[in-house]
This record gives sequence, C-alpha cells and structure tokens, in this order.
Amino acid sequence: MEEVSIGEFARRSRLSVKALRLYDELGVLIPARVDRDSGYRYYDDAQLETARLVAMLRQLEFPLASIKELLARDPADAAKRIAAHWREVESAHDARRELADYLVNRLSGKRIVMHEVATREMPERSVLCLKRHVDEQGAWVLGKEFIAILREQPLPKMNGREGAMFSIYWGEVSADSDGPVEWCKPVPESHAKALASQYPELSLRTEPAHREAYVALPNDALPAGPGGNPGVQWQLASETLEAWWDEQGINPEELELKPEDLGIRITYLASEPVTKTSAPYCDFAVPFA
Amino acid sequence: MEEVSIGEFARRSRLSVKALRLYDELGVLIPARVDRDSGYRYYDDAQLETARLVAMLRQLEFPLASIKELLARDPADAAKRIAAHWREVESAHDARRELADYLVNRLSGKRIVMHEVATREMPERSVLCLKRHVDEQGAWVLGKEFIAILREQPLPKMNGREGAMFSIYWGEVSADSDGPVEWCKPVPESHAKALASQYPELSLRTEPAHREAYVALPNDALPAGPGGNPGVQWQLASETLEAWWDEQGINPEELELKPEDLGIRITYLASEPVTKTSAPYCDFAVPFA
DNA sequence: GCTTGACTCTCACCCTGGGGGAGGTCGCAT
DNA sequence: ATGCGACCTCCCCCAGGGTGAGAGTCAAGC
Repeated sequence: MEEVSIGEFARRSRLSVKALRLYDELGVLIPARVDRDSGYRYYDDAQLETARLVAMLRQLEFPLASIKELLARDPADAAKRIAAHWREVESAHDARRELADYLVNRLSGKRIVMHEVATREMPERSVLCLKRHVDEQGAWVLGKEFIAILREQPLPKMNGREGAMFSIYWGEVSADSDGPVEWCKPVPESHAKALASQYPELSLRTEPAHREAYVALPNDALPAGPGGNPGVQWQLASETLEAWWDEQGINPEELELKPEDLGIRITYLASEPVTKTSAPYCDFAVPFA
Repeated sequence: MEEVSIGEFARRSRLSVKALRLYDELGVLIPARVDRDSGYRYYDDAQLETARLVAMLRQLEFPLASIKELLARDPADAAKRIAAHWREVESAHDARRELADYLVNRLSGKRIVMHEVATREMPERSVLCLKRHVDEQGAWVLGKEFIAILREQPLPKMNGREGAMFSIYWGEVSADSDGPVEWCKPVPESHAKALASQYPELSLRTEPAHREAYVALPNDALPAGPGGNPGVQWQLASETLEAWWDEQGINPEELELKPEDLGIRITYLASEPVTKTSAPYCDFAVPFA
C-alpha cells in the first residue's frame, strides 16, 4: 500500500495531472488521502486499476458522470452497461458511415439514382391510428408498440397497397426535436366501428382522398431500431421529390394543400414487425393535392 | 432567387438559428445580405444546398474550420478529403471496438488468456538502427521507412528470432506524447561495419546481452497503419507481464536494470513490411536483467 | 539549517459547438 | 397605441480538459 504523488500516479495511469484533479473534483476518482495543510493529493497504489479503467472508459467517450456511476456498480453490471452503450455507438456509427458514403458519392459527381417518382390516387380510407409526440428514436418505438397492439386481435385481411400499414410524420422529427408521429392501419369501412371498439388504445379516423407522389425506399433506409435513425435515404428521397416538383412545374408552396400540412408518409407493405431484412417493400410519399 | 429570414432558413436547412448565427460569425456560411440598419440576416434560396451540406458534415463531426475549408474547394477535392477523414474515423472506431470488447469481457469475469509468459536469453548482437522521437502514428511510419531502407540492399540472411527485426519503445509513446522509438535489424558481427557504411541513414550499435520476458501477440495487435494504434493488446500484454512479475516474486523496481530503462521491444518475425494479415509472428518483450 | 529545484496547489482564462435567457428592436396587424 | 412574433446583440452555461500565473511544499545536497 504505497502512496504516490499526483505526478507519479499520472505517469502510471497514463492520465494527465489536470484530468486527475478534475476527476477528484467531480468525485469520479478521489485520492486516497489529501493532506490537510498542503492540499497535496496522494493516491493509493490500488487505485491504479480504477484509474486505468477510467482512462479506457474515456477513450470510449463515456461522460464522466456515467463513469462515476459505472464505478459504483458491480463489474458484471457495468459490463452490461458498457455493452449496451457500445451497441448504440455502433448503430450511430453505421448511420454516419452511410452518410459519409452518400456525401462522397454525391460530391464526386456520382449521382445516386433512386427509384423513379410516381404518383398515385389514394381513396378515402378508414384508419386505426396511434399518434404521439416523439423524437426520432421514439418514432420507431411507437411503431413497434402499434404493431404489438394490432397483433392482439386478428384483422380482416386487406392486401396490397391500400391495406398497407403506414406512418405519418406530421412535423419536424429529428433526434432533438419532437414532432407528432402517427402510425396507421387501414381497415374496411364496414368493420371500422367494430374494430375501433376492440382497440381502446387506438383511435379511428378517416384519411381523406388525395393524390401523392412517392419513391420506393431500399430496405436499409429503415430506422435501425432504438438508436437508429432514418438516415440519409430519407434525405435522398426528399431531394428526389423536390427535384420532381421542379420538373413538373409544381411549386409546393402554391398548392392548395401544402405538403407540410399533410405530412410525409412511409408505407410498409408488411403485416409483421418491420426490420431491415424482413421488409418486402416500403416507400416515401408526400401528398400534394 | 428568394430571400428568406433566418428562422425560415433554419427550418428549411434543419439547422438551429443559434448555429446559423455562429456559422455567420465564423465565416462558414455567410448570409446573402445583412440589413445595415436592423442587422437582420437574409439568406438566399441557393444557400440551402450549402447549409444542408454543412449540416451533414457536422453530423460527421467535422470541425467548423474544416467545413469552411471544404466549402472553398471544388466538390471532387472535398469528396477526397471527406473520404480520407472517414477512413481515419473508421480506424479509430475499430480500435475503440476492440477496447470495448476487451472491457466487457474483463468486467464480466471472462479473463482473456494471452499466450504464456516465457523468458529468453538474448546474446549480444550488432544491430542497424533507426531511432527518432515520434508519436504513436509516427512509430508505424518510422517502421515503414526503416523497412524501405533495408530493402534497398540485400542483407546477409539471419533467420529465426535472433535475426528478427524489432522495435524498441524507449519511452512513453502515445497519441499525444512523443517518445524515442527505435527500429532495429540484427546483422552478423562479421558484416556489421561493411553494412553500416552501405546504410548512411542507419546507425550501428551493439545491443547488450540480456534476459527478457515475452508474450506472443496476436496479429491483430499490430498498429493498423497510419491512424492505427497499438490498441488494447499492448495493454493486455503489459498486464500479463506485470502479473507474471508478481507471480515470480520479481519486483521490477528493485532490479538492477529497470524495465523502463530498457524499453519495450516488439519483435517481428518477418522480412517484409508487416501488416495485420502478413505477419507470421510478433511478440512483446521486456528485458529484466 | 538553508538553499535550490522540482513538484504541487488554486484560480482564472482559453478551446469547440453550441443552448438558454435577458433586454432591446423591427415590422405588421389590430 | 399596443401587442406579438421574429429578430438583434450580449452574456453566462455545459463537457473535458489545456495553459499559464503566482504561491506554497517537499526532499536532497551542502
């Protein structure tokens, strides 16, 4: 049980003296003894292991507050936390990789071709809905919740696009700004009221008839689960549609119904929970009339 | 060519008003017009594309100064820069992934077993050396340089461990602290002087006889090239050796020759430039007598 | 016991990339 | 005239330190 000065401890732990003083102040790594008179910090040899752990966690970009909390837990629990954190980091990294690839391709002139824009007439439909203010991650959680609720009871079959589940982004939804997101499943009008009473969590409304422009999305454009984000494919889809408005001589701002008021719709042609590998088809649509 | 206010522009570009004002101040994205009287910023519609590019580059964690520089280049050039930056991010991410795996395993109790510690007697040898103060990345660059120099002329064959190229880390070498690093290639004493005159860049010295403790390193412990870092395997090797000192009842600090004074040696049993896939064997050794 | 030099202390300011709010202006609608 | 929303500048705040000033401390050598 040897006592070492802060400088010596800094060298052995590969942390800076400044960092050690900060960690003391924040209660992350408190010296074994602090001299009352001089204020000198003395560290115990046994604290080296902790210090090295802190250094590693900092390399993994854990905030100091989390590190403090981790050190208070037992190691197995801490390991779980770290693994969970790392999964989040990986998924964020994947999203950024996609963005980097997209940017490099676009700037070096290789325009990425997305599926063509087409329009379709959507008839008036009765839809069962779950709507909430959520952020980007919450949108996906909400979708899982919605699908879980729907699976409690069998629904009358409605195949094809008209019966496909979809979600509507009514406002700006990003990592730090909430917006209303609505998940919808069309049901035959004849069964609508009966079904609505079976699902107290869901509301029933009528989706008005409209025309919408859409592009097909590749499967990897789906959010990657909690921590995932729509990624660059949505950006690309928006750009594609904007270019199409221009080409068609349509100015979205002059329309009777602005796209902003109508919301972006993501349609999933699937009856099961949707994942990157299981989704047979999904598209990105904006109503415009 | 429509002029929009900062709030409108913020909404369209998905940047915050605060961020836009900052970008103006730093010269990253300057409004098309600033009203002299009111100080109001007005943005050109054509600036939207730039703004969205800035937003994406920020998502990739480019510093604003780099973004400013990138915007001044032509797109193809910018694309190259982004690709290069991204490769660095990927390699840093790989290193952190390794660290995360190691930490999770260690904390959940699964001790990773490294190859056993052994000792060997190293005889006195003549070595051709290249020594320089470098940081972590520089160490690897230096090694490539060393190998390039050696390949200019054929060397008398010396096979096995006694002839193997090795590097010595004479001091603390990390990403932000330089230390002297030396690359060495043993040569037969009979040829030493003749060879030394053929390689003016290299110096000739005698490596004293000593005993060293060593552990084999898996190939993926090698630095991953420029931007790579020794990673957690070196940490693990140090820990393994420390545990071994304890077990043997050897206190490194009591030794006549302290390991710190002798330097960590990495031996590469290869005659070609060493990469993760090409290295047949390498080990991590610390002299102790 | 005294000096010297290395070490340490606190305090205060710098960095990036913004967020939050105070207090003042500007233009428009009523 | 008055309210309101959007805008302005200015200042302080965050993490996670780095850097330096000015003062106090420790240990070794003489």
